[in-house]
Amino acid sequence: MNPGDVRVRFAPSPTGFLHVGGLRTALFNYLFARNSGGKFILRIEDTDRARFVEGAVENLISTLKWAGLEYDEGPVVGGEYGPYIQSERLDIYGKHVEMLIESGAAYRCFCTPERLETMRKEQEKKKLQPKYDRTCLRLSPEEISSNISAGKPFVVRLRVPDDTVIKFSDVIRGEVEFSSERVDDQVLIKSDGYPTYHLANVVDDHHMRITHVIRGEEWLSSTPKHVLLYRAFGWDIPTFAHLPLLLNPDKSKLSKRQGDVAVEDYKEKGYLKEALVNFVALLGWNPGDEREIFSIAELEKEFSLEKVNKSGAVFNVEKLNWLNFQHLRKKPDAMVLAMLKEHLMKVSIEVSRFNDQYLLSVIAAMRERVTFVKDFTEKSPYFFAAPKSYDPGVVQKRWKPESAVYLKALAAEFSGLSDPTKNDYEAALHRTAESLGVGNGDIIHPLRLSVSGMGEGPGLFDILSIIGKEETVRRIESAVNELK
RNA sequence: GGCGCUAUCGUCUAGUGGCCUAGGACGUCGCCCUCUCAAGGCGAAAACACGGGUUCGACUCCCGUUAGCGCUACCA
Repeated sequence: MNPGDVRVRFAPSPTGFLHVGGLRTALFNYLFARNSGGKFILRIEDTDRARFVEGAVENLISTLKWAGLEYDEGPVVGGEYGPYIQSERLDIYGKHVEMLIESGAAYRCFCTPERLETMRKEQEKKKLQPKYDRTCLRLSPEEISSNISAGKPFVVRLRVPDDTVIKFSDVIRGEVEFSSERVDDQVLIKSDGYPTYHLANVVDDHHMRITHVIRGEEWLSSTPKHVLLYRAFGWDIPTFAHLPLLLNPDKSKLSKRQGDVAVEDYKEKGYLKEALVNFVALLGWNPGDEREIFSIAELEKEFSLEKVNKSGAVFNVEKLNWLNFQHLRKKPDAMVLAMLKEHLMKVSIEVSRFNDQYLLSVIAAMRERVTFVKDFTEKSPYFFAAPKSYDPGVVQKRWKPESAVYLKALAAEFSGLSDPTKNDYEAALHRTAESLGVGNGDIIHPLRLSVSGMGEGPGLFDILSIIGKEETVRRIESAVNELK
């Protein structure tokens, strides 16, 4: 097979939002396809009508798009192996399952869910493995046709061969084998006529010419069923790669309850897609050297299945935050400006009050201090409005009885400046301190408090030159009044 | 319970028999820088689950134990 012939797919079921684990699976498929010059396909596995969620498909597609994982074939964009939505392929599965029944690789089962349930209970009580007892395998052709003509509902089950060992190899895990005794006669077609995952997945992967099945480890145990199906159809078996699971901090499979799992949640919290993708890529994969920060393009170039590791990875938000900081820092000013404006609108701050040059200087001042775009307003609200209150802790530490006097003198000094620069403010402050016979710090700290309301932030003189002389003087006066 | 997968610092990981006194990153702590907070620099604490083999030599190979996780549906 030529590298360019690689075809992989991401096959989510539309039961809600895209999960970060799903994003990771999608990403690895995408990266593998891009890296090998192959095709990345999106297929919707909507064979469970009970769990279908309205709008989930659209949401999946838009989230994938947001993350930058454009697919080559799939819903909306189409492709020559469609349709790419399983509910639109029902006739295909029906035809194939007929073939299986013909050849004896599958059989109809008329057992009711209730009977199955009591059977299972019985088996559990006897400490046996829950497994279909093949009652319907022993039905005569006459019984079967009379059941059918009587309109009895039925499912179609896979006839698992006895006494064989099913082996397959997995790129990530090596050789894996299961005894067929352990494999249940899996339902292939449900009584509502829809296929189960197992059937639909194999049929579609074959017809869509999928070369590599890259999916989560939770599928490893059902892979023997799939292998059996490929054999029953006489089809080539694709290469399997079962990815390690994403875990909660307590090491269980990543789930809601223990934090956010929807990609959308992270997007809304202000995470950059670059950071999320970078982070999730590093969960289970690494380039083998000591780099940590990757663009999507770099990942496409570097990714290989051989470097994917076997053990589950805890989704650790601390590192994601750091990566967000790193990626935000790398963004050009113009892009941060656009994001900042969007954020200001979102928090109802009148954007037109600030020109681009002003916002750009805020960005320059805060670059090293923001992890998220929202931090511009949360960590430095004083660039967008005069302080409404003063941090009590800082007041206690920095505001002395004589501060008001010093600041009045400073305000007078500042007022005399014309069109001051950052250095002019600094020089003026030094002059004031000297004539007062106090240290610079005796003025600097109360001044910072006055103009910002807090005790931390960019260089004080940067702040002053950004907000300007008038505003600075005004804020000093307010603080002096407020703090006496 | 059965079957399967996995097992290096708190977390993500490097490591494919000697380069390991086990490396990097996040986080934590300390120092430097400094008007504060960051950023940056320097430094520290922190791991090969356990027990047997194999070998001149095991983090690396094999077996077992233990632990965790996954699967065990007419869900995916």
